[in-house]
Amino acid sequence: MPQNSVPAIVIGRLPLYLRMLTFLELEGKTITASQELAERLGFSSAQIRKDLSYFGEFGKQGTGYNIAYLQKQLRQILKIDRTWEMALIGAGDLGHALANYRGFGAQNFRIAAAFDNAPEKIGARLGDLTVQSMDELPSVLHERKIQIAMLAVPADVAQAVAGQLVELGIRAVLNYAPITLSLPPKVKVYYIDPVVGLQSMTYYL
Amino acid sequence: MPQNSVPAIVIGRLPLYLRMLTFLELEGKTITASQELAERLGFSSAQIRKDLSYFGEFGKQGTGYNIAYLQKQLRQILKIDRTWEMALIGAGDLGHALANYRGFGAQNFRIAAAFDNAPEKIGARLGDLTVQSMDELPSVLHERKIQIAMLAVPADVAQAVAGQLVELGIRAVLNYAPITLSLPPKVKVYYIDPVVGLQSMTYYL
DNA sequence: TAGATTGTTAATCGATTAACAATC
DNA sequence: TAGATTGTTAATCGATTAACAATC
Repeated sequence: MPQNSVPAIVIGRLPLYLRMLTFLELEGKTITASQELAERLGFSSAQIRKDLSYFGEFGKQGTGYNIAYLQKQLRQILKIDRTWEMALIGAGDLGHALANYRGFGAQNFRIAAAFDNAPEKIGARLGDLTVQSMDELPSVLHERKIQIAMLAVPADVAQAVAGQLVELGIRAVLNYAPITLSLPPKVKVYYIDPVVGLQSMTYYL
Repeated sequence: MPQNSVPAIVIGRLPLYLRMLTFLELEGKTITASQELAERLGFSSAQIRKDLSYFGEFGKQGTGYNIAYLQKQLRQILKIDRTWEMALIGAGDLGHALANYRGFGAQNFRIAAAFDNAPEKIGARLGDLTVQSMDELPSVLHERKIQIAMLAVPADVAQAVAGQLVELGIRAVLNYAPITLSLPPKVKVYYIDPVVGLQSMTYYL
């Protein structure tokens, strides 16, 4: 099935399926069914089967899915059967927290370099890295063929920095700045903004 | 219009509208139009008008929306025209980053208390707070009438802690643990998981 | 075989958008 | 008034789900 025909909302659920499979495996299970996945994730079993059917046939009638096999397939589909190097932009509090977060490495996402434009931060240690000047951004991104950036800069410079990143070949941005970025549609952006989450939950309180 | 009829996806966009209004105001504008908001946010103007129409008529034909007025209305709708107190559970690296993050206070969300179950962390400073024992959770939540929790504990205890929070009256959870929580439907959960974001973006690379 | 579960179709449901009368 | 933009309707589009033949 051609990639472009898969709705983005389906792609967004695949990591959740994968995470649940890992969890079930940890519980000692080796097979599961769409019904079990659905209950644990709060989806419908039909949705899970339909989502998977965009990519192939991974189950066995009467039995369900082999957990290890389905995990492997999902990792291939999502292209996370390899290590991805990322650039971290912004070495403030948030940048420090991100550099120290173990969850990225655990899933084969590596922070390969960190950048800031404040002279007093350049050269400082950040986790295992040394903060580099933004002047070095072009050469480092190019040399290491980095396609993913984590944007942890203040809101008022985020749009400018993001534009620069895209010009330098970045194709995916994990954006922690609390603004909506204007970028070419070919560039993927995933927004992390806890305040937006809080503001939509309070509506229901 | 009765609250329950408003789709959750609409509620989720209101904070983005609000954020853009603040941004436009900073640019010196006092009025805007659905068309302008739409372009800046990457939505359609019809969607913005329709979303707002769930709650009333806030614009003027031929002119558009008064930015200050629409902001005020949106804050009321989202119930963020007041200060909300939150409990922070987990005083690890992530908990520290959250305690130091200025973005919550800037939008009138206050971390009122922080908890951890590790004896060596209890009593330690965390931003302006002192880490308290989980034993104190029931009394503090009750006394301060806290309805929102930020969950920053390891994945393997997140479900148990979340269940406990709900029993103690928590109605909204900002979940930083990389698992899907099983909670009663009346409880709102907003998931923050950068790895899930990265894993869906790599599909397109 | 009998029971269970997949993969898929068609129906349903819900969200988005085009279009325009109303009106500032 | 002429021009612009809202609020709303109806049409369109897309996602979810119920149902079941296929089959392990």
